[in-house]
Amino acid sequence: MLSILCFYFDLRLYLTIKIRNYGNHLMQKISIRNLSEHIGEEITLQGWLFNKRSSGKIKFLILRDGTGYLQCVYFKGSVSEEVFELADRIGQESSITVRGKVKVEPRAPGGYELDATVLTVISEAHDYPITPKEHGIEFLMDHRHLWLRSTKQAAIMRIRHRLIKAIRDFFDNNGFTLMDPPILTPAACEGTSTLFETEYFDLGKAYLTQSGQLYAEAGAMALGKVYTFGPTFRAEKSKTRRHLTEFWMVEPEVAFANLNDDMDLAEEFLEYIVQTVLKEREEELKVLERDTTLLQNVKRPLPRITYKEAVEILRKNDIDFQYGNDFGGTDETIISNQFDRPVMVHRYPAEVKAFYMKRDPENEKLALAVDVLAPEGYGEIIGGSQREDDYNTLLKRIEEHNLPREAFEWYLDLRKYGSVPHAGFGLGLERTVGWICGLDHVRETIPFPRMIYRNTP
RNA sequence: UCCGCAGUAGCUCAAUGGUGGAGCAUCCGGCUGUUAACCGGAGGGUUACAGGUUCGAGUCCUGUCUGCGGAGCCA
Repeated sequence: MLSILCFYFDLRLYLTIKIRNYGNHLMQKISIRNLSEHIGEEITLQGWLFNKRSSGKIKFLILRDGTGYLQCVYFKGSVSEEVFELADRIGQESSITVRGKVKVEPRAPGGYELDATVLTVISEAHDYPITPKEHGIEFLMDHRHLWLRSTKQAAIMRIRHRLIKAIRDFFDNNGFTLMDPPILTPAACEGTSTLFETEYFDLGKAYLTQSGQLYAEAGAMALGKVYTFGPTFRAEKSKTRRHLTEFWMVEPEVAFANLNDDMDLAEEFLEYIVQTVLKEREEELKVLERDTTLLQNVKRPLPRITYKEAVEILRKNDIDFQYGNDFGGTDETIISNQFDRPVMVHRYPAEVKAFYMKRDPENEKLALAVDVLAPEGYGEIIGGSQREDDYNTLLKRIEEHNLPREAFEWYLDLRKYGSVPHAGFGLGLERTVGWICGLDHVRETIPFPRMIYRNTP
């Protein structure tokens, strides 16, 4: 009996150790990123052949493992004939396993080098289309699935990921609850943009969401502070460096908040996410050759000007701007160029803004709205407002905009049962990534961009 | 949707209306420290498509398609 019991515990202990080792395997695996901890050691790495150079009896294979790049050196005399021949034969992006001794080598890119003895091929590649030379944007976009392997694209993806994490951390650490809105919706949220349409069984048409905001408002009434973070869709035929048909948006919504609270939140949020990415993705920003001087300035307080003051700035810069219009891309650039950090423009004419925005009690023609314009011509990255919280006023707005009342009954209910002042904003993820990375087009900020003339790969 | 620009080798680009080339990639050869390595050689073309002008069109004209840049719309 005792021996059976002992065996049982032995088995449990054995299994625990096995499972723990197995679980830690991936985490403890040596990668190029943490190579400095393994100088002088004989190690094995797996990855892809990024590039190779040779000089007769010496070959330099640049290995890429997703975390970095490492030059692996093969001398003819010190490796087998087969290995040397293989090193000569395999093409760019072949998947390989290398083994050798890590050493510090100032002549090698990155400062480390592998004195390699072993080379095995997992899968041989030939005629990889993206060579280490220049390519046009059409070719690169056609090969987006491969382009992501290149240094700069990989750096952008790492920055995007860190930005997403910073956004989530900020809200998670400040009492917000993530609440996912539906992507299929029965009607337009704002009643303005053109939406992607699809048949929805016997219920008629459904649309891909252009914003999670209205649902976030319901969330704020339930949970106080919420945020949504997901893909949104616009069928507008916008063909500019700032537009995608599918993009990601984060939208916080706060109960018992007015426009000033909203602006306070936006600037604290922006400071946190930008400074975090600057600190955590310094290397990647260097790869992109991003001058971060202006990004360092993204700290509270951000300048706040009214729409009226913004119009005056335009007029002082010899722009013939009609009061009452919305700003165009070049207008935004001129306004933001007056400041050394993002600028908040608030109190727009209500006509150019969405139906749900609350009017300024001091001037009914103005909406309690705010746009945050990023420097360096990156334009509007945040759009927000205090929401209309009065039932009758909101109903009037819905009618004025010829929106189908039935579709908004639930939204009106939020004003019927314990309405409170509330506000929120939306931040476009891709525009923010483009701004932080200093890119000239948002198509490089998302793994597989969707644009009016492209939905592949 | 509108305005502008472009389409030539796998890629990036040349070519006065008169025999379509180069660099990279690929293949062959050389080189024991390369840095988008270099050096020598080879193969590689329905000049986007359709029509027109001309003795002759990659080049000029018309139309179509595709892409790029911008505007509008928007984040």
